[in-house]
Parts: sequence; C-alpha cells; structure tokens
Amino acid sequence: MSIERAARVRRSPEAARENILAACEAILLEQGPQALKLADVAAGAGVANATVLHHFGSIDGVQTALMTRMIRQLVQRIAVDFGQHQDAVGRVGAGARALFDAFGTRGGARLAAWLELTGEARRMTAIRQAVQEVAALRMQLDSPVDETAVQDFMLVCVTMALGVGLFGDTMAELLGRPPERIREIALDLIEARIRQETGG
Amino acid sequence: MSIERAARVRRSPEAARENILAACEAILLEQGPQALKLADVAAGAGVANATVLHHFGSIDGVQTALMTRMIRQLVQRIAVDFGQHQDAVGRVGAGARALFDAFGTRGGARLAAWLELTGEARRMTAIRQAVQEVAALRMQLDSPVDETAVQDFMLVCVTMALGVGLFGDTMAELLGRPPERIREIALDLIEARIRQETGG
DNA sequence: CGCTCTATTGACATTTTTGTCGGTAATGTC
DNA sequence: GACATTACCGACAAAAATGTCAATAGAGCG
Repeated sequence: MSIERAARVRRSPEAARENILAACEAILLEQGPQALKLADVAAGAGVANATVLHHFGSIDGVQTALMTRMIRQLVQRIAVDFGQHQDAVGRVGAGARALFDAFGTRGGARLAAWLELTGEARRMTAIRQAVQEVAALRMQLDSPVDETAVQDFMLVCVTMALGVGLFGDTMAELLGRPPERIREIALDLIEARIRQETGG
Repeated sequence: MSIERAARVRRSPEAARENILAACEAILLEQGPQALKLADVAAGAGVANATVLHHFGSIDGVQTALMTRMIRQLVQRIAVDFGQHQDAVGRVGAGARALFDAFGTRGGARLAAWLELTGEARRMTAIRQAVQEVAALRMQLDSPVDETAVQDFMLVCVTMALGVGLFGDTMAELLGRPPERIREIALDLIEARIRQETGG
C-alpha cells in the first residue's frame, strides 16, 4: 500500500487567514486563551504550523488578529441590533438587550475578559467609539436632562452585560438557578431605572 | 574580591509555601495568569526553581494551590464583612457592598475570570456555599416572601459584583468616567430593587 | 505548455519552560 | 558535638512551544 498524502489545499490569503482565525475562535471559546498554541491552531485549521506563521508572522500576530476580528464582529453586531429600533421608548431597553446578546454569545465577554487579564484592554477602544456614538444618538433623539447621566448609565449597562455574559451561566449553575434568570433580572433592574428616569 | 553568595534562607514548609503563593498572587494581579511561569514565580519569591517544585510538585500544583488560597481568602473576607451588620434593613445593602469590595480588590474578580476562561469554574463551589449560607441567613432574619426570589437576587448581585470588579475600572477609563461611578450606580440599582421589594 | 508567483509543507533549529538529581546547609534532637 | 531530617540550590536533562528554510505544488497567464 502506498502512502497517501492529502491533496494540498490552496486558498486565497484572505480565505487562509479566515480559516485559521475561525479555528482560533473555536479554541478560544471551548478551551480558553491559554490553549491558543501554534500547533493546536494549525491542527484546528487543518494546515501546517509553518502556514500559520506564513500568514501571521508569529503566534502573537495570530492573537492580535483574532482580537481585532472578534472586536469588529462584536461592534458590528451591537450596531445592527441597536439600529433596528426606531421608537424612543423601547430603544434603551432594546439597546441593553442588544448589549446582553452581543456579549453573551460568540464569546464576546470571554474576549473582553482575555483582554482584561492580559492587560490589552486598551484594544477595546472600538467599543468606546460605539458606546459614545450611541450615547450621542440618544441625546439627539430623546434629549434627556443630563448627558453625563446617560453616559454613566450606558457604562453600567455595558459592564453588567459583560459580567452577565462572562459569569452568568457558571454562577447560575453553581447556585442551581435557571441560566436565563440572571439576564432577566439584570435587564429588569435596568428597565426599572429607565422608567424612574423618564417617568418621574 | 571573593564571590559572595546570599545566605540561604530556610523557612518552615508552611512559610515557604506562603512566600511562594504571595509572589504568585502579585504576578497574577499585575500581569495576568499567562505570566505565571515557574522561573518568574521563583524569582518573585526569591528562591530557586527547584524550590518551588519541591513544595508544589509542578507548576500546575502551584496554580491549584493559588486558586485554593485565593478562594479561601475571598470567601473569608465576604463572610467577615457580611457578619458585621446586625440590622435587617441595612444588611442587604451592606452585603452587596461587601461583595463589591471582595471582588473589586485583591484580584477576586480576576481570579474568577481566570477560572472561567480555563474551564475550572467548578472550583468556585466555595462561593456557592457562602452564598447559600447567606441566603439562608437572610430568610431566617428578614423572612421575605419568596425564597427563590432571594436566591435569584443574590445571584445577580454576585454576578454584577464580578462584572464590576473585573471590567469596571477599564470601562470607566475607556469611557472617560470616574472609576467609582460604576460601583455607585450598580449599588444604586440594587438598593432600589431592595426598597421596591421590602417597601411595597 | 512553459513560466511566474506564492500558498503550503516537512524537516530542522532555536527558544522557552518545565522538571530531575546529587549535593549543600539550616534546624532540631540526642 | 554528632546525627538525622529536609529545605534549598546549581547544573543539567527533558519537554514543549515557537520559529526558520529550502523545496513542493496549485493557480493564473503568456
């Protein structure tokens, strides 16, 4: 019997990078950032180690590209969700909901935690831009009294969404409560605050 | 000139372990979990690599011991803070405050995030025990209507405390708000909920 | 087809990190 | 002081992870 060698796949540079980063994302979500080893990434993508290095230069390059990609996806998802609401009343609640969705799925919160732990949290500037744009939008549309109050409030929303997205499931399981409960209550707190602000 | 060799320090096994784990904790807080290398830990503790291994067997043993130690400290801190309040009214607010303190300082939230990312979140069972004890205590003292409501609420408090503790400072800086703001608003949300629950 | 370009690769080199081992030196005990 | 115990260390070995390089092979183009 002859030795069969898998036919070599040749992709465009973009497709090759995409393929590798997708594998990285899966590893990050399933095993955490410390499992992002060159060999594992290459194996996950179905290519040789050297191929990964050819496209990204180093394992750090891979990580940087992964962060960038995930942040871009995250911001885009938030923007889309937020843009879908037109009425002033439901917009804030829907915005909060969009935040919770964005960070609760596809590893958004895990990415943020990774950045935080590795001291690369400055990379999240894209999030800042998005939040500030949204804040400006709300000022324009709903014209609430205090601008800093709006910013403060959005700040807390983002932080809560991150916390729930990262720890929610584990905490719920740990304490024997249904996983969606945390999110419900957190959103409830937020909406109560909104009613208080706008209503009286 | 003769070669001076620093006098060898000999500690009790407990003190030696303590010394090493303290160095680990500093590294974890300053540089993140990925920086917990054997050589760095040994250097931080002022001992040889082999000494670290002598006491913990392997670098994994070091990490496990560190987790255990930090969790123990964390739970103890929460318990102390919580036990200081006697009146039923302020207890919940004070409890929430204690939670925020515990996770916001000394890397409690960073530890939790690390456990979460590495998939070792089950180690946090000590936290579960503490929360359940506190919930039982509150049921006994304040006898609110619904037990699951109390549990749900504490669950959200813990998750929010974790989120604020881990992401609060970065998010505040990122959005140009004072760092203590998040904590204030979050506690405000919680206390509003308490008033709503108990008051009407 | 012949040619160029470059994504891809296995084999190898380098670096980093972890772990082993025999010996040394504090400390307590008799 | 003699001895046993063991925390401690330097030097080295092993393993793991990253990175280099020359050669190979798809794909487009004349």
